[in-house]
Amino acid sequence: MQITSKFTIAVHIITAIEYFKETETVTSAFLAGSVGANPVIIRNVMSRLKDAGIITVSQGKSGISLAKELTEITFYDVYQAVDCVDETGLFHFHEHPNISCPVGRNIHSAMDEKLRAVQETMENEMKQITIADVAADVRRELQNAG
Amino acid sequence: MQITSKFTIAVHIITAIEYFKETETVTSAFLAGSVGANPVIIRNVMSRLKDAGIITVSQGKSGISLAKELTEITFYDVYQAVDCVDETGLFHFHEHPNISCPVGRNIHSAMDEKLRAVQETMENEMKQITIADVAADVRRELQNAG
DNA sequence: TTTACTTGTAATCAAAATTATTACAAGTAA
DNA sequence: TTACTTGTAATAATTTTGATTACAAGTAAA
Repeated sequence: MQITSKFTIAVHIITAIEYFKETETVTSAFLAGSVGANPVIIRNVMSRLKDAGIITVSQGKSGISLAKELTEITFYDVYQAVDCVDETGLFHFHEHPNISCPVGRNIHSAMDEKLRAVQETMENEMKQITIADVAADVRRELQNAG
Repeated sequence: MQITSKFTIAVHIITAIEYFKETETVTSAFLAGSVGANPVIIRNVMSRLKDAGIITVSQGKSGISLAKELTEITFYDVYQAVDCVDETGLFHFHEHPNISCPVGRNIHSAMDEKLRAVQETMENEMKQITIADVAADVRRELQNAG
């Protein structure tokens, strides 16, 4: 299956917080309108981003703001913040290989290191991309559209 | 979420077909016993591997055999064969961004290229790993275990 | 210090995806 | 022919995701 949309929602949120910081009071309800999802989903994602030190949130009429520069927030940071992949890894291993079979007994450990390498390669690539790159592209497209 | 266990099941199957080719008649029922999954699951995976030209299957009492050397079968070949990731990609994009919002209207295209790059990096890494590597590790572990 | 608005979170529900299972048609080697 | 296998449809069970309601609790501003 796919990596949860909480990841793209989180990137969307961060981009929007930056984009609207001067002109709007950014709240979970406002972001829910932009993302097209339920405010509670947004709040849950916000909560994770807050725990990760990416955004600053407080109750009341304050609004939400960034805790870091966009250039300092990588895809990997966001991906980790919203728990896209848990400790069991990117690949779902079949859970009942037969341990009385020589292949079944060893297939998991024979694959683990390799699957981890694949995941790590992907994660390293995610460290190369920042939300600033996304924000720049959003502005570029707005410019192109006139 | 995670990449479907059909991938690890497929790798398990291919490894087992090679491992038992001299000593057992390898059938979907036999493989189901080793994998610890329903024979129909195994047959569906087999069907995909057959379509991809990785294994040879025929009905009757024939058994299953490999159509390629293990060194010629990469993780990527298997991953493609069993359709781990469809044409919408590895990342699930939230489906209703608000097009009347400047961020919502452009976030998808601003991210698409970047997400594709991440996916491609992962897939390229999968092209570097073959089932022969897995089979070698399985045999090594069996040796170490005495 | 109220007030009005917001976040945090639990609980419940709906929808989607994954995996399991049953059933049986059809093919093939012996 | 026979005995066994694959191919596949149909259905169900399980798990995961995402949506929604409800409300307690926090905070800025009047």
